[in-house]
Amino acid sequence: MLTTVPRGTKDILPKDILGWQYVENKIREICALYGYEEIRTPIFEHTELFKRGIGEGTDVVDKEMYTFLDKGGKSLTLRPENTAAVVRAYLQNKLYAENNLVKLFYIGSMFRHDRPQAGRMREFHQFGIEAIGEENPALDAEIIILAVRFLESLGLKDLTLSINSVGCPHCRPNYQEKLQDFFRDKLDELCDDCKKRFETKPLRLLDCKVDGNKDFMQNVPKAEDSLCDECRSHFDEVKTYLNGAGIKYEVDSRLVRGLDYYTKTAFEIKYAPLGAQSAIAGGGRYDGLVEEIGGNSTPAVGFAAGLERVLLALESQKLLPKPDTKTEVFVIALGDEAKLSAFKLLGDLRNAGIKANMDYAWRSMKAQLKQANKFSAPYVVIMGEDEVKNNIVQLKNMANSEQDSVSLDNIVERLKRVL
RNA sequence: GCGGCUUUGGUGAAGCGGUUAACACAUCGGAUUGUGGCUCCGACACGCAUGGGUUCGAUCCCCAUAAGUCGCCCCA
Repeated sequence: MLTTVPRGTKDILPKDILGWQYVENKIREICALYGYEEIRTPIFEHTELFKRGIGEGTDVVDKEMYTFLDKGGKSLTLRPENTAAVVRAYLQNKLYAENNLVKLFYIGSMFRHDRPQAGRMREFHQFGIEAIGEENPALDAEIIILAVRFLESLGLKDLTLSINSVGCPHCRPNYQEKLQDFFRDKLDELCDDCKKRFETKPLRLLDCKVDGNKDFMQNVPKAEDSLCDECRSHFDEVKTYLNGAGIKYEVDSRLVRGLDYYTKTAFEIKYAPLGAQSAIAGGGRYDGLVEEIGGNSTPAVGFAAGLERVLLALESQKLLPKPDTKTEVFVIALGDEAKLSAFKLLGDLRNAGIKANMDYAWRSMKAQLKQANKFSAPYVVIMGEDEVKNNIVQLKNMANSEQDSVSLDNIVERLKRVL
C-alpha cells in the first residue's frame, strides 16, 4: 500500500517525461499562434458547479466524480473536466469586461472514477481550449482547425474528424420527440441501457455501441433534418469554413456528446487503433453553459484532448522524440586530495553551461569509468593525486580512447571548444 | 458497475506436485593495486502476491482476497 499509487493513477517517470514535454510545448506553440492564453484553475471546485455545468443524469456526474466533504462540511469535487471551471473563472473574474471574445486554454489533471484501462486513467490529463463570447460559426471552425492542426503538428496520421450538429433548445426537443417516435416500437430490441436512455436522453440512443449496428439504425431520423433554420445555417457555415481551410471531415449524424451543455456543433477526432478509447479529442459549442452557471447568456465553443491518448497514438506511430545527451563530461576523482578539486571543477563546468556529472561513491577508477560509459558521456576528466600536484587533468575521449593532459586552468575552455 | 487474463530475486523470465527455483540482463567484486565499452571468473530468491484448503509432499491443484492489466459501459 505505502509503496503503490492508487488505482488508476500513475507516476510519469523521467523516461516518459520527454514525450509529455514535447506535447505540452506543441500545445503552447499552437495556442500562441491562434491567440489563446493559458488559464489555470483549481483542481477542485464546488460540487454544484459540475452538477449544474455537466448535468445530472450524465455518467460523469452520477457515477464518476471524486466528491468529498471538507472540514467545513462543504461538498467539493476533483474536476472531472475543465469547461465548467473555466466558465466559472470567466464569470468570477469578469473576463468578459476586457473583450467580447475570450480565448483560453488549459493543460491539467482531471479525475473520473472509472475502471482504468489503456488510455483511461482515473487521474488523466487534458489539454483544452475554450472560446467564450462569440456565436459566429467561424469560431467553431477555428476551434476544430486548431484541434486538427495541433494533432497534425505532432505528426499524427490516420485521424478522422467527425462533425455534427446537435441542435439548440429550440429544435432539439423536436428531434428528441422524433427519435422517441422512431424507437418506441423498437424498445424491446434495445439494450438495457438504451431502454433507460429512451426517456431521459434519447440522443444517446444514437451512439450506443450495442444497438448501433442493428438494421433499423440505418433509418434513424437524422439530426440534420430536424434543425431549426438558425442551427442549420450555422452548421452549413461551419462546414463552409472547414472546406475553405482544406480540413477533411465527415458528417456523422449519430455523433452526440456525452455532456449536457453542448449545442449546435459537436465534433470528435478519433485514432481508430486505440480501440474503445479511440476518441482523442472532442468538443463543440455550448451556448447554454454560461447562463446555466449564472452568467448572462453567452455563446461559447471549445474542445478537450486526452493527453494520455495523444501519447499512446504518438507511441504507436513511433513519433516520440529521442532523448538528447544527458551528460557531456564525467568527472572522475581518485584519492582524497583529488575529491575537492574535482568537485570544484565539476561546478566550474556546470557554471560554464556544460552538462557535467560525477560519481560521489568515490569508487575505483574502473567503476567510475563504467558510470561514465553508462551515461554515454563523450568526455571524461580524470583527476588523481598526480594531477592535483601538477595542476593538470587527464582528458579522455570516450569514443576513441585518446587521452591527454590538459592544464586545469584550460580545461573548461578546451571542453567548450570540443563539445 | 460487469467480464477476461496475469501475479516467481533489482529487472525480463523458465519451472508446473517431489529433495541446489533454470537462463539472461542489471548490480557488486576479481582477472587488470589509476583507465570504460569486449572477454573470462565469482557473488547475488531461506523463497515463487497474501490467506486458507487438498496432498506423505505445493511455486505448481482448489477457493478466497489483493494488486496489475485488458475489454464492456462511459468518456478525452
